[in-house]
Amino acid sequence: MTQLVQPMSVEGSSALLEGLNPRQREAVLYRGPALLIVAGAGSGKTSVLTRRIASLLETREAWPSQVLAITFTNKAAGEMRERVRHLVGHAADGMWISTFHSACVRILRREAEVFGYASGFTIYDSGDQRALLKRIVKQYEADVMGLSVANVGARISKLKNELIDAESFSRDVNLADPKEALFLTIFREYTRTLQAANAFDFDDLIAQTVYLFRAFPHVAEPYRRRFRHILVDEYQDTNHAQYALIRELTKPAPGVPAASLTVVGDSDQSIYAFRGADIRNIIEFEQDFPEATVVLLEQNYRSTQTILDAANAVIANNFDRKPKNLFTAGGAGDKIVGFTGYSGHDEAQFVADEIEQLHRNGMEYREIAVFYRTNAQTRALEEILIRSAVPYRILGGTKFYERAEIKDAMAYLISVANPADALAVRRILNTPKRGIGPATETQLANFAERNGVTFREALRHAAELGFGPKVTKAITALSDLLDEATAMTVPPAEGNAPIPVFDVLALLMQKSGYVDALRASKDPQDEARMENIEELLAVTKEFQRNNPDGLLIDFLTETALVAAADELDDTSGTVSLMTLHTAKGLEFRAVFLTGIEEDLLPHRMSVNEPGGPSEERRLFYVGITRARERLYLSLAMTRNSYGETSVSAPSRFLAEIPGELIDWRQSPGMTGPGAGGRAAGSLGWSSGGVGAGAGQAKPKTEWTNRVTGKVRDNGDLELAIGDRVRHDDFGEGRVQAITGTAAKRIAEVQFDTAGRKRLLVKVAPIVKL
DNA sequence: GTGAAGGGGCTTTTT
DNA sequence: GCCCCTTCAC
Repeated sequence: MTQLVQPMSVEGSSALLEGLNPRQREAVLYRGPALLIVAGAGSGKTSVLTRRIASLLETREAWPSQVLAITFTNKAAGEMRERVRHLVGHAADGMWISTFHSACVRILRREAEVFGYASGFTIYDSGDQRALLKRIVKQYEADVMGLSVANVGARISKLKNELIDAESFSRDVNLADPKEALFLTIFREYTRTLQAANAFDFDDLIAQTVYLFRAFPHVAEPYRRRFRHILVDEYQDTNHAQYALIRELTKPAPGVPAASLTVVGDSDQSIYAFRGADIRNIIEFEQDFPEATVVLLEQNYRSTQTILDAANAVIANNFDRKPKNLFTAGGAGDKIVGFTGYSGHDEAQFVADEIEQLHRNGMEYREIAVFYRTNAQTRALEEILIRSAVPYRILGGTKFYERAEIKDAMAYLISVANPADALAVRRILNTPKRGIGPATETQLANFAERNGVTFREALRHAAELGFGPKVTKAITALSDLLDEATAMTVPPAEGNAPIPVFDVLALLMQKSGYVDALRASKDPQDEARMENIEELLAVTKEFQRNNPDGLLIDFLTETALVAAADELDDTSGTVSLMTLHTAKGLEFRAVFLTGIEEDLLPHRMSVNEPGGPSEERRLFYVGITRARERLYLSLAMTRNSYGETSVSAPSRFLAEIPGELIDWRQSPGMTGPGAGGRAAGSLGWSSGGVGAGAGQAKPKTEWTNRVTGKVRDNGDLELAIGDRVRHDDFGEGRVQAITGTAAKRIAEVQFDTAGRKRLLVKVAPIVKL
């Protein structure tokens, strides 16, 4: 529904303010150098931000090109652009609405030459960073000093987020400590290698942009002139480098006053301190920007009062916060449903059953989400959801772009786009197998080092290095293929469309023999890998459709910066599974918070960190406040980790929710605050189900802890309506309906004791009687 | 140089 | 429980 925007009077009586409460109106209309909008969960901040932008355009206070809006994910950016477009039409197209990382890439691609990089630089993800560090750590045998790839990587990341590069670190480091000295060496080597590869890691994207602006004011100046209105969402999760970037952009340029800055945030939702987010950025905003005005949004438009009461009660236990209380004009809604499973599988079965129940009552699968603290928890959930034929989708986790075959294919593209990137070229050197082993690779690397050329260039000199004819031929063929692909990617002349990325990738995959190797393989997994390559080819097609003038480098940029939440597809018709971190900024009609146990939430690793438990509590708070109508809290008495079963205890956070808000279908039998936290044993667990039973009669649960994780295959078991079946866990029942075909055939079975279930015939542990 | 088999270590969360 | 790395035979 398109909304006609009328000219706004100074008091602001335009359509833009329709339906807004007084606080929200103030946030839209306030004009000044700095505005902090403290936006509680579900308080309509996106509405406020988009209307604020629209209002600036409408009153001619800003051109579209003068607006820079920063969001946390690309998906959020896309949504914001959509909503602004709804309000102001295509004026929205001229604005920069993007994530910190995307905005910085855009700047760096334009300005890279100024400080010694080429515009086609590669963006290294955490996997690339790890691969590179692995090589360096090995080279210096740093692991014997206790410097692991993981902790070196984390430390470098932390330093970069603090804008401390290798050289400034070297000024402060205590060189008498050999471990510190070695760390410095690695940090330097890592920096040098990235530079030589014409590559930036994630942290560099921000930090290098700051360095660029500081070192070259004439580069920063056009951006300072251009962006007159800067808006930053999720400000509580910005780190120091991002903060510095904002400061750089809001400096006055000659003859131009400082840009106006609007930040939106909620310190109760700060969950990224582990990644360098500095909560002080928001807490000290008023000191940083002395003329700042603060607007507080507390009215919630998302959740029922019951859900908000739970959220308020939990977060109130964080002592160092400004008091804030979410409230709604909507009703109390349903009680929160609690469930304690005997095992992770039992818990998962509860989730699956409740999802089916919701679905039967008319809720779409896509309106339901399941959250968890760690990615490892997905396994049990997946097993049960598959069996129960619940359509689901996991966001994040082992991401598409992290799969080996996809990284291989991308490495081919990167080798073309950025020939300086030795990491990419080395990755494809012997992928698929061409008989080029580590010895040959080292020789090529040495040649490159000796002659001061890139690894890519060294390939061209294979004939001079005295390799055998087979090896030489293999190297030359690869080199020629890369040249052929490179020739396809030269930017087209004005008015001509570029050669589609699809064609470049297809050529590389064909002529390199990559797809042939997968097709010829006997490994059944390679069939799936082949499908993934085809999927990637489809992605390139899609990219070209959306960006007819998009070049290879644009494709690589886009794929390098996809975030977990970006994968969310509102039309998918599936239940969404994700970590609590990924859930930030999203909302669902029904939310399942699983694994609410000590050592999981709060996570064991966080308990002894300063600020750890508070951050975990905020994470719980974020999870609770994602739910609009229905909230489920579940946990398990035992959980498998490392292949071993261990006893778990209810999370301390559970006791912080007033008991009357929760309807326990099966209670953990908490004895009060502090029931959790104890190590093991059966402490804190009651011996049986306490079912308060507001819902339907609780089926017997003796079977539940016997749910096994075995994958089976019933092949083409034929079932018809009326057949009796026996299920390993649910006992005997009668088939009520059959839907779907082949591998997706689903049987609806009314079990004698366990209720009605949907089962995926192929994998369900059933036999026909 | 390649592939199979066995041992060690690990998991917090992510742009 | 699984992944990754090392080791060993061909």
